[in-house]
Formats: sequence, C-alpha cells, structure tokens
Amino acid sequence: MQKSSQLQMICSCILHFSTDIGINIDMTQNERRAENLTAALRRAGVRMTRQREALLSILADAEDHPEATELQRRANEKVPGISLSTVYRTLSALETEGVILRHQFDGASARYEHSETQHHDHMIDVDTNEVVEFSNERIERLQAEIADAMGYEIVHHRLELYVRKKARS
Amino acid sequence: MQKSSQLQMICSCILHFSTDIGINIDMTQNERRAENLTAALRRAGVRMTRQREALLSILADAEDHPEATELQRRANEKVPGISLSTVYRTLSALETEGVILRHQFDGASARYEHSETQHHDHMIDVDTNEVVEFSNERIERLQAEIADAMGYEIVHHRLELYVRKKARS
DNA sequence: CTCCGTGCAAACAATTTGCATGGAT
DNA sequence: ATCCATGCAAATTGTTTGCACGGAG
Repeated sequence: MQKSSQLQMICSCILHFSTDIGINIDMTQNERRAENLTAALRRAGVRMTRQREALLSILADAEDHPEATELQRRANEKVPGISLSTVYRTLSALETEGVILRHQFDGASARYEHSETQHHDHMIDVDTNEVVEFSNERIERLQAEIADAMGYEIVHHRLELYVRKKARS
Repeated sequence: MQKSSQLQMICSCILHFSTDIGINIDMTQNERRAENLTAALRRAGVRMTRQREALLSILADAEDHPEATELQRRANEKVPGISLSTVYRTLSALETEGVILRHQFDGASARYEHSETQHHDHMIDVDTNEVVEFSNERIERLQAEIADAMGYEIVHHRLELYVRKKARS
C-alpha cells in the first residue's frame, strides 16, 4: 500500500528504525514469525484451521499495521471465505497470547502488528495514515521516572506522534 | 468521585501537577473558564440555550475527565432533560473551537476536559481509572527532535502512561 | 466421535444524524 | 418571524456473540 524507504533517526542520543522493507523480504524471518504465531496458538490449546493458517501467515508477513478488514482481505486471497468474525476471534486470541499488538490510533479502527520486534512507539502521518515506528530510550527512561516519582509503576504506555511531512526548506 | 491529594513530581528536571482540587475551589477561576467556553460558543456563532449553559458550567467546574454520559448526568442536575445528543453536539462544537479536549483512553468511551490549562499528558490508573496529569518538557523536546529528524513536524501527540500504584516498599 | 471453530445474522456500545417541533434572536 | 437547537428514534461504525453445522483432533 505504501512505498518504502529506509528511515533513519539520528536524534541526539538513541535509535532509529525502518518501517517497511521493500522488495527483498527476509523469508527466514517471516517464517520464524509465522512459527511463533502458530506456536502461540498451539500454546493457547486451540485447533489449527486453514483460515487461521492463512491469517497467521498474513500477519507474519505484514510489515505495516493493517486493520481487521484489511487482514480479512489479504487472508481471503489465500483462502477465500474467511469471515470477519474469524479474523477478530483469531486476533483476539493472538493478542491474549501476547504475540500481536493492537493499536487504536486516534478515532479510527484498531490496527495490528506482530509483536516479535522490540518495543517501539508510533508516528502516524495524518495525511497518508502511514505509520512509522521509532523508539527512544531517553523518553522511556523519563516516563519511568515520572511514574515512579508519583508513586506509580507503568503497566504499559502509548506514545503516538501525529505528524505531517515538513515542507522542504 | 475520586479523593484528592496534591501530587508532586520532582523528576530530574521539570514539572509537577495537581489533579483534583478537593473542597476549596477557586470560583473566580471557574467563572473565568465558564466565560471562556461561552465566548467560544458565541464566536462559533451559535445560540445560547439553557442546556448549553448548564453544560458549559459543568465543564468549567469539572476538575476531572468525565465522559459524555457523566456530563449529561451532572448537567441534568441543573437542568433536567438534557439529551445525550445535545451533549455530544455541544462537546463537538466546543472541541472544534479548541476550548475543550477529547481523550480516547484505551478502549473506553471518550473523556473530556477544558483546555484552558497548559498542555499536559496523562497517567491513567488502570485499577481506579483515575487520571493524573503531568508534563515534562524534556519529553516534549525529544518528541520534536525525533519527528524533525525523520522529516516530520508534529501536529499533535498523545502520551498516556497506564499505571498502577506501587506496592509500598 | 467429540467438541471446537466457523459463517451468518443478530446484538452491542458509542456516537451521529434525520426530522418535526420549540425556542433564541 | 426566522431558523437554529433540541429530543427522540433510527442510522452508523467497529466489534462481539448466539447458534447450528462442519471439520480438526
């Protein structure tokens, strides 16, 4: 859906991230992901059906953050006739197992991603809806300090930057 | 609804915040808020009705982050029979005018607050649903740097810490 | 052969909207 | 006297659930 480019960030201290990987997908990595997802469902003690297989492979391959209907569409290319209920039920099982993440950006529908990669936050391009991942250790640390200073411990957090491409200077 | 206490944070650099103000409410401040809200609606070129007046005063007085139905309940104590549609319509007008903020914490209903105070982020106690405001200049700065480094400018952002009271050590 | 997973349709919850009437200006 | 704002009910959107059947184990 969206074009790809290696995005880098060289902020004063930490990190960088790539969002999409264009053409050359590391199949081994995707296969490992698919296996992780399958294992998670097995662990949950459920049956492996062909609609679930399709969904798992789609999720493992997805480099973006698709919503439920989009996942249904993609999965149906492999195995026609997968209902939206099945998509939601499978997603919810996978989320419970902790192998995928569900995001609720602004007021829109939920979007999902496999959680195999390390923790990161999101920048959402308000014009294109494209999602760019990033991570900054200093922000993480500050968050923990703030919570701690107020007598809390963080269960989880959301940092979402709604952004727009800068006009070229 | 929730008990009050002056919360402070003495994080390495910046800020602190109070959530609720128990009994002694600064009436002048609340009245000023109410006027701001009224002015905003007038500016929007709409008519002032008694249901809107009730809502505005409720919003101005609210020191927490109530949801639409809660606002309706409170407003109905002043003026009975305010419908939920009216609440939503008024909230949406006020949000357009920029005098209130709408938050969508996790999967729950939207919650609102007047935006007269300076910008801040939120900590949500996952056990009590209580919301604590905080603000940290360093985090803000880092966010801007990150967006900038990736060629974006921030339109708005959400930083939400879902937290739990620490077990006493 | 036993149940779990599925598709379908209906149920849901939060929010929005169409419409006729009442009220602010 | 205008025409906007209201209340009500119906529509919408995204997601969940009840039920009877089919397929995984």
